Amino acid sequence: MSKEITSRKEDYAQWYNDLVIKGGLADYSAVRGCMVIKPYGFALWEEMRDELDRMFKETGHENAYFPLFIPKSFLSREAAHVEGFAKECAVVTHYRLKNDPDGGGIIVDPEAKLEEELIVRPTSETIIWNTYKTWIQSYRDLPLLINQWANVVRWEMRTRLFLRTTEFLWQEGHTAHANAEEAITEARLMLDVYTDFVENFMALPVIRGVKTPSERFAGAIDTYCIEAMMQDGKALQAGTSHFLGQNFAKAFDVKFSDKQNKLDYVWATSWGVSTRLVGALVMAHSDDEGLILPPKIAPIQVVIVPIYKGDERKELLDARGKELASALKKAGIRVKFDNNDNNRPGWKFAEYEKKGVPVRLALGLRDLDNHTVEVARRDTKDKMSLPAEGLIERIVLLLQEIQESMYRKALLFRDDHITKADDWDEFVRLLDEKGGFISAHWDGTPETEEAIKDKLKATIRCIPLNNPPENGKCILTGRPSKERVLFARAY
RNA sequence: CGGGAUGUAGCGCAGCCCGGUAGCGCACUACGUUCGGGACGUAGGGGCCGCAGGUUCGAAUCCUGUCAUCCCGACCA
Repeated sequence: MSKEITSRKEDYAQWYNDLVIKGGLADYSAVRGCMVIKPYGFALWEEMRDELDRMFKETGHENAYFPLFIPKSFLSREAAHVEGFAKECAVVTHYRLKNDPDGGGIIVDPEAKLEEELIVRPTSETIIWNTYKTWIQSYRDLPLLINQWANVVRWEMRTRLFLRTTEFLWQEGHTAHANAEEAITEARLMLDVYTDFVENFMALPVIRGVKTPSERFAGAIDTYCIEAMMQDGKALQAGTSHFLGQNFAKAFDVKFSDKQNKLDYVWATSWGVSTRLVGALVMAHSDDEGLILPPKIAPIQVVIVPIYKGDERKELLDARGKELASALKKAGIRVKFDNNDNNRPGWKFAEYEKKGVPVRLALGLRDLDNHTVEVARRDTKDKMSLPAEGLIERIVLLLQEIQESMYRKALLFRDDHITKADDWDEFVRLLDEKGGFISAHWDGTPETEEAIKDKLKATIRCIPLNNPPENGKCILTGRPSKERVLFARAY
């Protein structure tokens, strides 16, 4: 049992905070709602970012960078968009400070008021489409496939480390196409990319679906999403991809000439994932001893802990440890040899478990004599002694096995937390006692969706893609329904 | 923005009721012994007691304000 981490059973929210703070991922900062991402947490984000970036480029996208500030007037061009974001925007009104003539330190200079206020971007559709207007003339300029890695600000009332912070890091893809079909294909393609990444790298199974109109992105025609299930039975939206139709093209007057030289508005998508994924990763896999990171994105995949007996053969032990580390590194493994003399082995064991390092190797005098290494895996806590011969190959395989095993475990949990409900009492009972996704019929109206949300705090997470048609009655109103949708309480 | 809690050493806390030299554990520094599951000894360093007023001979402690953070709700990725 960890001395420092609150157990999930005792207090799930506190457990999550403890993991993030004590696992060394992030700290609270002096700024309300904003966190400091610490080196270990940032390394994890970098692993995720680099893999996603590779995937984006492989699917033909290029990176660019657009301004942090957006003129206020831009935001209001698209009606639904401004409606969705207006309540959570940080606004820059002045550009200068000065000494307080009354001696109270520094104040905003009232004379330095901006002609037009600037919004700190909550997302960049408006500034980007304003720019695209000048980039796009002809069908030959399409498709335009751009991504940007950036920070954004949404003034949320309540924040939680990684899951919802005032400022967060993300990527936002913004593409322009000659017709609707191509744009929809793009939106779906990026949903595939997200699915691939989250399932195969984060070892986290997701449900792919489409949002109901009330859960749609502000300004979108359709919002596709991937939804993941956390250990406490709450759902978490892990990524979204939007088909924006011609909404932004019309708002910013972005037209192109087609082959027949006819002018038309271009078709758009946008898609994003954020540092929120780090929160999902933490909540989905970890246990009461600390983080459990999937090997493919763990900043440290293997840690080697030497166990000394005084100075006896210490140099040999060090040499053997370094040799092992460099052999693992050569095999493409991110490895750390921790021969720091300040902490004892037991302390290190606990520390690296807290940090979720997938594999720990312990190397002591006994191992030198027997030509063995003690191998411990973080996810199952299994320990075994392996011969030094062929160890590298075994570790490579073990990392794969851990990756797959973590996915299987999360998948079992997820599948066990999709439950059908066909009457209201059952629906309520499931939500309160079991949690997870509840698959139920819905009459398709926003009113019913809203009523269920008010009563139970459960929302429709998505209508799964490839959802089988099935005639039934709405869980609340009893009106006819043609398919089931997934309800859940969500982060 | 409502409700609750908390601000005292880097972290976790005691002291506050009942005003009188600011403490404990961990961490840190030095040296030594240790090292197969969170080591131990000895000697050290570190504080505008969140901030601003007030009461008092004297305030971490009492009073008034204020700021910040966390948790729970409404809003949201």
